[in-house]
Amino acid sequence: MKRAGLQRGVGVALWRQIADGIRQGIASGLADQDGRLPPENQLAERFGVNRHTVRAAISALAHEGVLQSEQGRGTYVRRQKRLVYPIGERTRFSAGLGGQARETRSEMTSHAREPASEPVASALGLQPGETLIRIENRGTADGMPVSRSTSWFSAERFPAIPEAYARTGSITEALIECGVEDYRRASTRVEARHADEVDTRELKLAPGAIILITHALNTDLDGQPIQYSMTRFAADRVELVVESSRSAATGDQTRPA
Amino acid sequence: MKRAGLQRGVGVALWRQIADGIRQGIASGLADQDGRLPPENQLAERFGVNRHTVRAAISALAHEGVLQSEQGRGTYVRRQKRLVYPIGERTRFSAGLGGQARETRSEMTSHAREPASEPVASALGLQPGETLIRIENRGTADGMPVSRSTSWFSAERFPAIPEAYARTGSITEALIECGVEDYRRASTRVEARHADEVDTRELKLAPGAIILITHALNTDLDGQPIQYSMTRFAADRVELVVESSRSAATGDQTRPA
DNA sequence: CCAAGTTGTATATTGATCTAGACAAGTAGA
DNA sequence: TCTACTTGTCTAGATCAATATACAACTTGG
Repeated sequence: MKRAGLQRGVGVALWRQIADGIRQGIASGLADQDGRLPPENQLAERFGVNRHTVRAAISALAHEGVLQSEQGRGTYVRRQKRLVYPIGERTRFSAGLGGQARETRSEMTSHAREPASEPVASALGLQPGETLIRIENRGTADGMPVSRSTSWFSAERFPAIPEAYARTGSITEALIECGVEDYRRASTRVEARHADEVDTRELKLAPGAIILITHALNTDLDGQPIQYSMTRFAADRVELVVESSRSAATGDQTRPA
Repeated sequence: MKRAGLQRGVGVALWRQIADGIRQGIASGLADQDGRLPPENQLAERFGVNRHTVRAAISALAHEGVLQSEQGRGTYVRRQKRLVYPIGERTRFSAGLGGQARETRSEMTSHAREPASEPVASALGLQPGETLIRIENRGTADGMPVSRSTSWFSAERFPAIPEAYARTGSITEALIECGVEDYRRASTRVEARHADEVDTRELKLAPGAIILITHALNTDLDGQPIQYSMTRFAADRVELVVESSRSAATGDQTRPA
């Protein structure tokens, strides 16, 4: 068996394509039960390249923390499954990942006041130029960065939200302190892009990695928009699950080949 | 202004990063009102590279159909906006893209009977090994391929569905003929990956392009699963919008910078 | 027509990527 | 211990990617 879908001369080095291939392959049983990868020679044959090219890929993944090579023994997998991030009416960060990691955290990295740009204002039902509070946030699971989000709130309605968020470590808690008992996700738009330099740094991504981007609008129970946020997820560590509200579906956690 | 987020020595050629950068930049006003790109020298300076490197990027995008260069005049943009594909309880292909393109089509490329794999069976609430009908499909908008989907149906319940689909050109119509008056989307899982060789060919993608993948389960009005499908979207031509069921949100079509 | 600005082509040089082959160094099992 | 298998290192050459420089070909506006 040769050439598992590699493309030459397209601006992406073979070793990088192979690295991506191995990373994906791990999810679908490339490694054996002990987490041991096939030997380099075998991988080289499977991908139809020289062993050194495979070594470059493995080296990149090792540097990235996915693999670990041991001379004479083999190459072993370190991390495994992607986290499942549910999107629905009651989407919340920590609750969503609950149980899938030993420890999930959501921490504010910075906040600022700024005038509303046109699209954000329109989403929040405000006038462009009205003052907003912008909160930058990073979500981690077991110490590994998972997402990076930017949220906007009306500065008039929620002047104290950065302080409350910093203190409680939870948007939900902070909103309660600001008088919002509960809220719901009104809409979510999903797109995918290559990670830029900042993403790569902040999310500890492999260069050329993919990010999933959600643009979300949260409203209070009266349907009044209160939070607009854009979240960037590391696509190789997270997948999004959209839940329709009326019923939890039967088999939606499974993944077909 | 220099270096708009390029990374060297990471296995992705600069010209490809620049091509991706230009493609994105087009969406946010890189070209002027006539669709004319800044001259190559200016782009080279902005990206902090040699003019030839920019030319390689432009050449790739031209080959891809996004740009068109004219000697002495400049380089012009051909395609523009991404289609918006709504995901909600009543997700249907043609209806979803309605109005955004002159002509949308959904055509069956092949179909077959096969035993149910474990995950598909579990999603559909069947036993692994039961016979399924698999339908491969391609969605196009104005002749440009947009999505590629694989759907599975119970062969026992819907023996005539390939024939009905081929005749009507619509899953919804075909299901009506098979006795399903209406159906709803129970769950959707979204992930993102690099396009593989087949995607690149079938969707006419640029090498290294991104695809959005949805795994969806449709049920009839009794909640009985009837269709499981996996759809691959060209991420640079489509974005997904998740609609919560109770209300259509106010500003969810807008896109913040 | 002319000048300025643009894309197209050519050549040369340097570094990154990929291949090829050989052997060293470590591990595990017979 | 010995052998088979694995990862690690080294050298050499071929091809791709990026830079640098120069000039040709074409378009537009004066």
